[in-house]
Formats: sequence, structure tokens, C-alpha cells
Amino acid sequence: MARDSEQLDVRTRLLDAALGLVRSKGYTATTVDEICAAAGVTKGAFFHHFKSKDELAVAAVERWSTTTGALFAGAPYHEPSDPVERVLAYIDFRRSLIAGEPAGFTCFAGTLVQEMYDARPAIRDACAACIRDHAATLVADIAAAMRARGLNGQGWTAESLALHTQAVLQGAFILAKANGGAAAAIDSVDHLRRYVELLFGGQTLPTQASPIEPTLTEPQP
Amino acid sequence: MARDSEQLDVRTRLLDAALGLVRSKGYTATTVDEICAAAGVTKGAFFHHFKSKDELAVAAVERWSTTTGALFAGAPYHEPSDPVERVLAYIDFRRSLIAGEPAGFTCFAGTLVQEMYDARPAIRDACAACIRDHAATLVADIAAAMRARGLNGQGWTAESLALHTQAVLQGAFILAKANGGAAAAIDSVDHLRRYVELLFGGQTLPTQASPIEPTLTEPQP
DNA sequence: AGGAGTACCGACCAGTTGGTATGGTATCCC
DNA sequence: GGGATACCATACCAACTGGTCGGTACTCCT
Repeated sequence: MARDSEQLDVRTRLLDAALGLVRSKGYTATTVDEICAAAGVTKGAFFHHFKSKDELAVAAVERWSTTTGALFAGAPYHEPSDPVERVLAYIDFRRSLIAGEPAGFTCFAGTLVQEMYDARPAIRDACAACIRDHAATLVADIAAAMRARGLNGQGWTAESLALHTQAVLQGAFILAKANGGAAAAIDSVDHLRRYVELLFGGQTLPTQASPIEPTLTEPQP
Repeated sequence: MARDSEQLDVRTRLLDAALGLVRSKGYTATTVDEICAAAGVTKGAFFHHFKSKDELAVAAVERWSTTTGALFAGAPYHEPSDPVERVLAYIDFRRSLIAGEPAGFTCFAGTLVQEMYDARPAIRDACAACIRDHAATLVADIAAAMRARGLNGQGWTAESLALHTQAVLQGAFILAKANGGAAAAIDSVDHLRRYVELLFGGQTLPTQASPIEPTLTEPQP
């Protein structure tokens, strides 16, 4: 048991180091030596736990999927009884996570798949599963919201709207990286929230006049 | 003049080769030798025209910006007299471009900035300017649409909506790369169109019942 | 003619890359 | 206590990387 926890420790340190480095430098530009240095281990340890750099990448996606999955599963946006409000609360929660440096709030899977989708199918598939699985956690709430508002046969499905939220977030991250800040990304998420409000009827929420509370933008200039 | 056209030819071939390779393999994974081979020139020619690989990247972004700028400037979506319809026609035009392999319809600037935003400020700034300039071409139509529909002080600006369209497109490209096809990206663009319709009043367009013509999806399975 | 400048070639270089070979040590099982 | 195994460190390697440099062919100017 002590051995297992120790093994998990080195392995986890390698994965976390890879997550941080790849999110800011990209996958190809991140070297195995850098990952080892950041994790405080040597190359021998690296290749003891992973057969190759690509295998580490797949494992890192899985770790990213589980850690973010736990974060969202434990987040408070599931509390509202109205499914429409749950969907909006999810968007607000995603919005609240966008702060600081892009490397701190952008999506590892989205970054990785953009770079490696063509060259490494295994990595691409792992990233695709990560994004798809997260989007799937929204489908039940969106479907319930559609039923609650009598929206069906409008030419779109709960699955497509769930994926659309992920597309907006991924695109917002690119804007943030390009503009060097979180402001542009937050603006886009606000548009996403407005879209969901309009889809499900803007009158149902009390915060309609100023749909977004400005308390999360920036502490002090 | 013949010399100039010859110079432009080799330089352009290098830039086009870089555009294609980087869009499918990423910037770091694309080697100078590969670019030279794809362009049919030697390494000596490469470093005659560009002082470094990074300088080529910046020049490639500029070329991408001018070629796509010409494509959009000459596109037919500027024809409708109603500014709302022009905005929707722009979205339809973007939608029609999404077909085939992701490397063929995704955005070079978005791909590049995602990978290099932190390590190479010059490349990031060039990509940011490219995206920002393209978004700026939409602002006049969006602002006119807002005026035409009496939308002001709604908590969003024409600039933010223009950037949001780019965010949706960039995010749609990531979904396409992850899922290995254009379908997911098109779904997201459809949501974007629906958002714009809802913003400016869904009743103003004859295509409201089935907002998207399915003629552009796939020729034959 | 001849010299200067431009465009290009391709062999070469130093540094870096992912990955390996080998050896040492702690723990576990018998 | 002895061997098997997991875990990790160090030294090392072949391949590849961006970039350099001496040389060549060609054009233009005078």
C-alpha cells in the first residue's frame, strides 16, 4: 500500500507537470526532460511509468478528465430545481473559472487535440472522449429544460447544444490566448448565456436586465 | 519584374507549404526541412527569404490574413440590403466553407496562436491581429443591424458579438478536429446562426421554420 | 568587360530530442 | 536469507533540429 501510494505520487507528479507544461507550451515543444525536471524525477522514472511520451499524453488526458470531472460533479450549479437555471448556472460556473493567465483556465484536452489531431490518433481519441464525456454531463439538464419549456423539434437537440457550449468555451480560450487575457473569453461566454436565455425564454429569470453579475470580472485595475 | 515574380514565387511557395503543414501537424512539429521539401526548394532558399523559422511564421500569418481577407471581401454575403441578413449570410458563408478534412477548413491563425501564444509573443500578436482584423470587418454590419432593430444598451456591443462569432468558429474547429469530421462544427455554427436570429428577432426572416438549408451538408454518403 | 548585388544551393555544425542500457536499492514472497 | 520484482538514477546514443557558410549562377549597372 505504501508502495502503491508512492508509485501514484511519482506518476501523478509527472502527469501534473505535463499538464502544466503542455497547456502553456504545447505538446511537441514540451520535452520529456522538462517534464521530469518539473516533476522532480529523472528520466529513468519517466520511462519506468510510461512506455513513451505519447503514452504519457494519453494518461494525462485521462487524469485531466477525472480531475475536471470531479470538479464539475462537486460544483454547486446542480442545485437549482429548474433545469433551465441549472444550465445557466453551469455557464456561470464556467465563467467564474476564467481568470488569471490563459494557461490556468484553458482546456488541456482542447489544446492537445488541436495540435495532435492529425498525427496521433490515440491522443486525439482520448481528447475527443474527454470533451464528449464532459458535454454528455450537460445533456440531461438541457433535455429536461427543453421538456420544461416545451421545446422540441426546433431543429436542434440537447446533445448539439451541449457540444455547442463546449465549442464556445474552446473558442473563448483561443481568444484569450490571442488577446492575452480573460476579458475576451468572458465576453463570449456571456453571449453563450444570452443564447441559452433566449432559447428557453428570457423572461423566466430575474437577472434578465443585467444578465451577468460583474462581481467576477476583475478585482481592481 | 521577372526577378520579383520569381522571388515572390519561391517565397509564396514556402509560405503556402508552411500553411498546409502547420495546419495539420502544428508549428513545432513542422520542420524547416519539411517546409522546404513541400515547397520544392532547399534550405538555403528558406534562410535566404526568412531569417528564422519564427519569421516565416509571422509572414505566413500575414499571408493567411491577406488571402482570407480577399476571400471574404469578394464573397457574396455582402449583397443583402438588410444588415441583419448580411450578418446571417456571413454565418451561412462560413458554414459553407466547413467541409472535407479539418486541415482544409480550420483557421491557421487560431491553430498557431493556441500552440505558441506563450512562447512566441511576435507570433501571438500576428495571430491576434489577424483574428481581430477579420472580426472588425463584421462590426459595421452588426452595428447597422443593431440600429435597424433598435437594439442598444442590451449589455453587449457589436464588437463583442463579432468576436463571439470568431470564438464559435474556432471552437467548432476544435470539435471537428476531435471528432474527425465537419458535422460537429456545422452544428455549432447552426447554433450561432440561431443566436443571431434570436438577437435580432426571429420573425424577420422567411427561413425561420427551418433556419438552415440542408443543401450544404454532404453531397452523397 | 567587369564588378556588384541578388537568388539560391547543399554540405556541414552544434545542440537537442525521445528513447535505451545498465546498474543500484528497497520491498515482498517463499 | 535469497531471489524476484518494482522503482528509480545515470550514462549514453542515434536521429533529428534550426541555423550557418562557402560557393555558384544569373542579372543589372556602368
